[in-house]
Amino acid sequence: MDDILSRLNPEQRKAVKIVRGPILILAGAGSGKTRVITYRVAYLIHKVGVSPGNILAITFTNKAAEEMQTRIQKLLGGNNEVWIRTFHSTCARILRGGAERIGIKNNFTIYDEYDQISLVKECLGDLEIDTKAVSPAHVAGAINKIKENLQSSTAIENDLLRHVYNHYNNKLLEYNALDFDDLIMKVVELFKTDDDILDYYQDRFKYIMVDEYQDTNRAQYVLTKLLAEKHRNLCVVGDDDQSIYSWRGAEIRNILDFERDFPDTTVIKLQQNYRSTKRILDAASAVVKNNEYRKPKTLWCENKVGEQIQFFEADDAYTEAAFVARKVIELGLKGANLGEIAVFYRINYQSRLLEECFITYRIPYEVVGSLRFYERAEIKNVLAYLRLINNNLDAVSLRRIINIPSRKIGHETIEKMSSFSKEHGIALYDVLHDIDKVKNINSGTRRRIKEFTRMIDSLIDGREGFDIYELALRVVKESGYLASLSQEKTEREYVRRKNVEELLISIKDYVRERPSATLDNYLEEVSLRSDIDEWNESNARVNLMTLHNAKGLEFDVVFITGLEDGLIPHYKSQHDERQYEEERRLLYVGITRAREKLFMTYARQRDMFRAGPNYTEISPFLNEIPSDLISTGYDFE
DNA sequence: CAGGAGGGGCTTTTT
DNA sequence: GCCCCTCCTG
Repeated sequence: MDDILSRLNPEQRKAVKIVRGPILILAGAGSGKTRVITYRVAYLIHKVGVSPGNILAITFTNKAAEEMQTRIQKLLGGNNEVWIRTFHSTCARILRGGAERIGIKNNFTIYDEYDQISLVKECLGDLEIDTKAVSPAHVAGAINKIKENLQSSTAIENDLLRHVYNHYNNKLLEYNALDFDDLIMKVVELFKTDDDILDYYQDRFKYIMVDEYQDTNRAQYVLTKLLAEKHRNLCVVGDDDQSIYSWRGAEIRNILDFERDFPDTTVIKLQQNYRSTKRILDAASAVVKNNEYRKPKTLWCENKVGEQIQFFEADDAYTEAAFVARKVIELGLKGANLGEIAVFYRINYQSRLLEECFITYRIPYEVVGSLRFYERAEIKNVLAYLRLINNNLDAVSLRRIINIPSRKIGHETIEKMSSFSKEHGIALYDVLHDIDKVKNINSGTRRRIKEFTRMIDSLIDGREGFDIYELALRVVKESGYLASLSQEKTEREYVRRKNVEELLISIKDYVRERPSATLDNYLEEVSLRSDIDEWNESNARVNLMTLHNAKGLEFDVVFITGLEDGLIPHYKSQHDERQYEEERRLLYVGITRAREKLFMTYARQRDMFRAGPNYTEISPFLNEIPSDLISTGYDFE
């Protein structure tokens, strides 16, 4: 352990050794933050003698959690019971144990963004609100904001929104489902309702650490505060310059105000960068220093000066993509590992052109994000079956798959059953069992509904005898879904079948790794998994991702593309100063991912969704970088 | 009453 | 360029 401490600089060592009381670590990009957190956990266990079970570490993604778990294991050896999880996953776990206290059954389903929008649509329908006048996605966004801020429904000023909000929450309760923000909000509710439970978790988590603290929202902050209140051993780590999730309710205020909320806080600044060349760091600093809303600070380094940043101005987006591809090939010929190269962009849409180009040039690549695996329709269909089996109150999933594959049970029939369910206060799935009582359904449809119900019932009844993989296999076979995919002829449909098969394999792996896991556990894990969690960094492929997904990662070579006014900063952020500054931070995050080489590109013409060419202006942020750091000498052959 | 074909809308970032 | 919704057909 002493040996480990000697590998840290004085500030880092301080951050590891101060274990009692509130502590705020302001960790600049590349300042060894992860190392500090990992060592801190090791220090707590080995030197202070804290039991691993008394430590809670919150990370931003599951991927970061797994990485940290691995590192700690390497440091300490053997198994430990440190809780290292995301906020959402921590809360889901707490609720599985104690949700009944606040009226939620413990087999609740977690609704993602798309399930949520379906439910909002349903609510708008129930309340006879025209979805053309009020967009469901917009309403869903407003609902999320309310929950992220722990606002009470009575405080909602807009009458329509308040009605929808209440109706929506009633539906969630009825369906035994929670949306993402509920996970946090309900735990806060649980803690405020039940002192014993709060007490239990406060004593359990005597030492709490929160990473990426700048990206926590109000609800997460309140939750953290509640948990840490008793023992006050709270360590938060963040960087206000890397706050890029305010649109998701993150409050940079949480970091700026930490010292006010915890007056006896020890503040430690990690400002030495170990990652990037001096030029790259200078460029990053030159950009971010233009922000008004930030804690003043300067990163420094003893790293080599490095090359100039290479800037390329392309005629259009195709030329831009070709430039990136050719540079990648050039680097590859010089022996660079393609897995150490990353291409960033502002919006997922931009990946398409790059992909096309990479295919043409035969460059192996991997897109992180865009269409996430678990959000693909065919995957969601299979999961909807499993969700229905796990929680048959989940009418969103039931509606989704009752006619997949086609059973000739259409909208009209579903509407009739829904009305019946509403009138008699019976769950939709129970209406299926009592289908003879529902009027005006023809006998063929009735028969097919009974068949469907029988099939689901038999899967539910038999589930004890099977593991999750066997169950999933039965689902795709007995529902006829796999067969329906096998008959399809187009390339796209073939891909769907492949995806379902891939899902089955992944379930098999999951069962092998966690033989005691329940269906509940599996569905929860899948719901809370993001695409970055799946990403395998050891692949020898160029990595394509959004600037948001790049957070927390680092690469030898980085390309930042689309440096245009309207893209970075995004045009929707241009009229709000706070949002505008967040765009600048986004670029800052992108630049600071690079260790050795940084390329920045701009296309004078980019065809967006509108018809015809779209002539662009260069990003104003680029002018903030001193010109001596940049080389522009490109002739594009 | 189900499902295919064609028109209109919209596209930031995500746990 | 893609997805969703609607209208029309079988």
